Amino acid sequence: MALLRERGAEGVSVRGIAGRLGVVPTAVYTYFPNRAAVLGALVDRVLGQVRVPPENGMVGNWRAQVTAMACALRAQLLAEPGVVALMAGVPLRGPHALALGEALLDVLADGGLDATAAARASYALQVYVLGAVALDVAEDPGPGPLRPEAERVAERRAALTGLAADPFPRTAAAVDTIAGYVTEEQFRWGLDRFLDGLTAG
Amino acid sequence: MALLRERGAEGVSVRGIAGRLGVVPTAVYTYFPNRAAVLGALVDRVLGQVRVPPENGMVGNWRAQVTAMACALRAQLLAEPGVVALMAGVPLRGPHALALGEALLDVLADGGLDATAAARASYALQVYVLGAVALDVAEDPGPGPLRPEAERVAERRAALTGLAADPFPRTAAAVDTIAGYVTEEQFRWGLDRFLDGLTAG
DNA sequence: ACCTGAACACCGTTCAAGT
DNA sequence: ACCTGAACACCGTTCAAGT
Repeated sequence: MALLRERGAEGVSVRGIAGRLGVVPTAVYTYFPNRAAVLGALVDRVLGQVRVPPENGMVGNWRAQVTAMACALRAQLLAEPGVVALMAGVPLRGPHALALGEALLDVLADGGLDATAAARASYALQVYVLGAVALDVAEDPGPGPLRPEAERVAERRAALTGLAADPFPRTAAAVDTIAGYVTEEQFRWGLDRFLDGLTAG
Repeated sequence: MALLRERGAEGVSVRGIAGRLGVVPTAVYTYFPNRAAVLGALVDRVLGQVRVPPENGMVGNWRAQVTAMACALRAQLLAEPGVVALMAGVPLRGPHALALGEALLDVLADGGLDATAAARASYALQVYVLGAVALDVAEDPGPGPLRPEAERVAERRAALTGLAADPFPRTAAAVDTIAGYVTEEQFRWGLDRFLDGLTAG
């Protein structure tokens, strides 16, 4: 975890881990069959640290609960930006990943969805969170923690306003909104539209 | 591109590229400042090959057009699975990425959305596609093309049925649906729910 | 079970030097 | 502008050997 935070996804090397432990690189292979297994364990460990804050007035309000879970997962992944790149390389079937999926199915069942609809909705929600953090992290690569939201928005705005309006007029016209893609507000907006569609159907 | 297809994201090395070109590794640095720039160019190149099939009866039907664009982008990324891991490491601001965003804003504007709503909807759609392919690719890592959908579903079902029903009863009860997460059908289902919510609001 | 040491086949990137 | 060659500081993984 220290290597992941300090040096990013690529910094998590077998040799680096061994070095921190004061051990020879090959000693790591007593505990993991290969580097991919180490990365998989790391991903599930981060997922195990997702904590949904118990907000008031959320009892019985399944929609608020789903939103809180999605935001908590997003927050945790943005807090450990290195894992996001790792998630495209390992199947998400660790115990903590499964526990999060189960918790989501629980809340969706409370919302009155049958088992199939709940599972499909759970899929869409996971996809949405993962995609959102992937886009966020892609904008601010490199090791170290993600910079504050405001900085990332400002950097995006600067990069996008450099665009000539000619080839991409609609993009140029909506620069302010597009710069805010990395924002929790836009994350919630898309989530709300999906939940609207879920309850309307 | 050949290296990406044959050996996956990690296989795209400066030395590997130089080798294919019959040139010394450092010669690559005449054209790209570093490996990250090579990867960024590769990502945008793949995005440039997205082709939305012109289906009948889609003229004036913006919802069908949005769906076709999302499916075309998904299909292209699944056809080059190596790029997906790359997308978490480079900002998506290449010319082809911008052109895709502009095309999406066009269709959404046709749907009657104002500039802000169109941009927000475009964000949610990009996030959804990227998240879906990331989940798909994570299930079938390693180099080479993605195996057929049916095989990936079967493998997921096998991995999930190994679960004891005790710790995760809802997951166990919905195994068939969850095994189908990597399916175009489920991709379309979530997309439809979002579009429902978009038009309802 | 857990660790070492040597070895193999790799990396990205720099720098100075050539044409 | 484009390429070379040498060098530096790294990788993952194997194997045989120890305790």
